Amino acid sequence: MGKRDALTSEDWIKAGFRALVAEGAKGLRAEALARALGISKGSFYWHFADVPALKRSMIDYWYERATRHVIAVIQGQTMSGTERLRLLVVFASAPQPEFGGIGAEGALREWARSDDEVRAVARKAEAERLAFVSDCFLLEGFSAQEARWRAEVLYGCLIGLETLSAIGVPVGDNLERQLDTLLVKDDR
Amino acid sequence: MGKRDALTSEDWIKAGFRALVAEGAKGLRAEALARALGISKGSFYWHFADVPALKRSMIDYWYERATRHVIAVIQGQTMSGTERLRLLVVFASAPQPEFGGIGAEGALREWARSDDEVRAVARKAEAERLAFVSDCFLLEGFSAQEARWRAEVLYGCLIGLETLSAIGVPVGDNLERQLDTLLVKDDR
DNA sequence: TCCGTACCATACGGAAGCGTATGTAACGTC
DNA sequence: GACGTTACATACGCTTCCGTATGGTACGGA
Repeated sequence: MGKRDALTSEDWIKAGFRALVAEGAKGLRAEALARALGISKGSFYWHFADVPALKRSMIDYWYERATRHVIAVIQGQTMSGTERLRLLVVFASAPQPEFGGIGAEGALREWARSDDEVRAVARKAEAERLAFVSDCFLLEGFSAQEARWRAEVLYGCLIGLETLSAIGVPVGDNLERQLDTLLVKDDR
Repeated sequence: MGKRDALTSEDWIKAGFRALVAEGAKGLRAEALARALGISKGSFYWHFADVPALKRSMIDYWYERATRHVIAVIQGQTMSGTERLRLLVVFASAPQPEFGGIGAEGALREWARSDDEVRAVARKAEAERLAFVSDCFLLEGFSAQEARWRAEVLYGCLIGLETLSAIGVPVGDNLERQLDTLLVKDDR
């Protein structure tokens, strides 16, 4: 490759996620990102055709790393449904430095509210995650309907508690207890 | 008052929420709102000092109507904790035309992620709502700790399922079943 | 009917961002 | 050691927004 400390397009993607977490979707500007990286925007337009191109790269990057990769890793192990779910909760609560620390998941979901392309990818990713969680409940012997609604409740709770935490509302470690509750077969 | 069909500041606030739901925080621009209302921005700067002033009016408006008013109405009735919770879920799922239809709650939480003033009000509102939900569980005989974590799980689930729905992921009517589950005293 | 005020239109200067065009320094290569 | 490519820097014209200033118009009161 060229110069010694040349930037890669991945550097710009990571800077994009840092800006997204800090400022929201309105922080994704070529000149602002260049300032944050201490470089000129000429570099940006060498790595990307325009700002929408960076946005597409970001959501593709996120989809591969934060959804498909995680699911593939957990599915590669031999574990029970319960163990998989506990591992998934740990994964989801861990900070991801490549996406600007904590809060990237939430920032991207909120981005999806007002951007059609982002929403399309986010919908696909969330659907795959829900299917994966549902499969874990299936492994524990629940029926298809039971597994599905427990998956929606567990994952929905995961999202909502992260949102509250991001706003600054103190929440306990409710996911473990929620998981325990949802894993009980009570034949209602 | 002056002319016949003169705009009020509340009209601008409602237009602001419609733009917030449709475009996110970046949609809150004086000239864009004026275009949407079919009027010039001279009107905007008559009703508000600047754009931050509109933002402050919007979050105050939301706080009074969507948090304090709702809580006051429900507390004014004589109902059991269970009935209150069911009514609250109905309230939360209903569309609010004054805030631009469905999705205002989520859009405002998104906004809160990247705006300090909005986050401060949102944190206060969410804390009050959580306290109210917790009180409902207390009325049903749960201990303070039990009521608190069940409130966080229920309200978190409410937020998360709304988020998934806004992205376009199909979710069932899980809140009723979730509520049933959380109302069972199982003495774990 | 005259005036004052509420409400809005229009025009302006400045800031910031976008995308393009073009210059340029540092490397790998032969 | 000339040279093409890589990875930027810089400058430009364009657009969009902001906030202000100033002008205009309709209504209500006296």
